[in-house]
Amino acid sequence: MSDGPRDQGGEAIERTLRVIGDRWSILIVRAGLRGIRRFDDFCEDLGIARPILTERLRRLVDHGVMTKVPYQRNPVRHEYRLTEAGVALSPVLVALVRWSEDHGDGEGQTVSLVHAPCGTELEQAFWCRTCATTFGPTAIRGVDRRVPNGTPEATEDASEDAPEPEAGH
Amino acid sequence: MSDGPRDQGGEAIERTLRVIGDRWSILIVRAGLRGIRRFDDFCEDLGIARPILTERLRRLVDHGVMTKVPYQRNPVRHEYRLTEAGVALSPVLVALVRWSEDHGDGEGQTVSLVHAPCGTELEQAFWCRTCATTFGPTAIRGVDRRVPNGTPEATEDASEDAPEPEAGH
DNA sequence: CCGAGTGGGTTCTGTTTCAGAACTGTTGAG
DNA sequence: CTCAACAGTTCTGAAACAGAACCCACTCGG
Repeated sequence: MSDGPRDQGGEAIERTLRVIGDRWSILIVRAGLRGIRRFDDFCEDLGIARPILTERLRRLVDHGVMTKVPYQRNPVRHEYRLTEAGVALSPVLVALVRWSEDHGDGEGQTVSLVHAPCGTELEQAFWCRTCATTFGPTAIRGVDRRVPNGTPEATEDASEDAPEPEAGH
Repeated sequence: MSDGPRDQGGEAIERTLRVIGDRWSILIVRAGLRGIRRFDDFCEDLGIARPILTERLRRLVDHGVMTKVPYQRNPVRHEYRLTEAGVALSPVLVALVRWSEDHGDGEGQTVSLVHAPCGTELEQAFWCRTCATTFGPTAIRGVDRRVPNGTPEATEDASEDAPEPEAGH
């Protein structure tokens, strides 16, 4: 029973990591969100080696995260912009930033993400539009789409909000 | 790398990636959320090479994502469980799963994440507790904590009350 | 025409990290 | 004594990464 069908999102995570699961792709996407579009600008902003940037951009284009758009001919030059799928990676970036803010080593902590209109630090929540409520990670369940009558055995262990390292010492 | 003060969370992302920014750490955390605790179980569940698992677990422990708890003596054996900081990585995992669901190549798509009580597919939103509203990625701003008067010049308009990220292109 | 400059890469070299198979060491059970 | 279970460690070779240098198509300035 290595990989059962109740593998709750593991393959999905791996699929995403196959696209952005290296050291640079996420940072490239973030640079794109900040408005960077040109090869040399990515290069300088990120401090990434040029061959690697070439390869990463090609892969992001292949996976539909970015598009290569010519912005002049003579000679033809291209810029790279995020597609809708690329912008849709924002929650990943925000989750990474928030985790660092809340649980990082606290060094060099100078930037926070806030709700632009009011300046409040944002929270990232899971939202159910049916219940019109937000909830935490313990209320998440995985369901197998191949079996429409929701197999209830797929419930998450859910480590009730306090996975205390208590080992009865 | 000459990161200006308007570097909106870049260093924070890098800090997080330094902890979980390799091919396996996120998957280890996910396995931990599913209740896996023992070395060999991680090994079998993930198909990870043992030396790498050793190193990853050590690093996760070092960074406070997991703890090493002895569960027997004679011989002393340990199990690895997520700390609170580890559970707090859930939003990252969910964001990765959701992205794959919405923008992946659509192959082998069998599992969805739902709100456990009602079975609705969950959405991941940014939430402002002051405004009591959810919003998309265009309403996020980065502020520099070293400069308390956060330049209140309005950023792009906020797609208020719309949990779906608007990809303005 | 010539030479320098710009934008977007590719080719070379190392070095660091990853992956896999096999091995070690402790201990209780048979 | 041998075996199996658990939690690793030591080897190896493969891949990814980093940096410097080079290439090519075109522009501009003279």
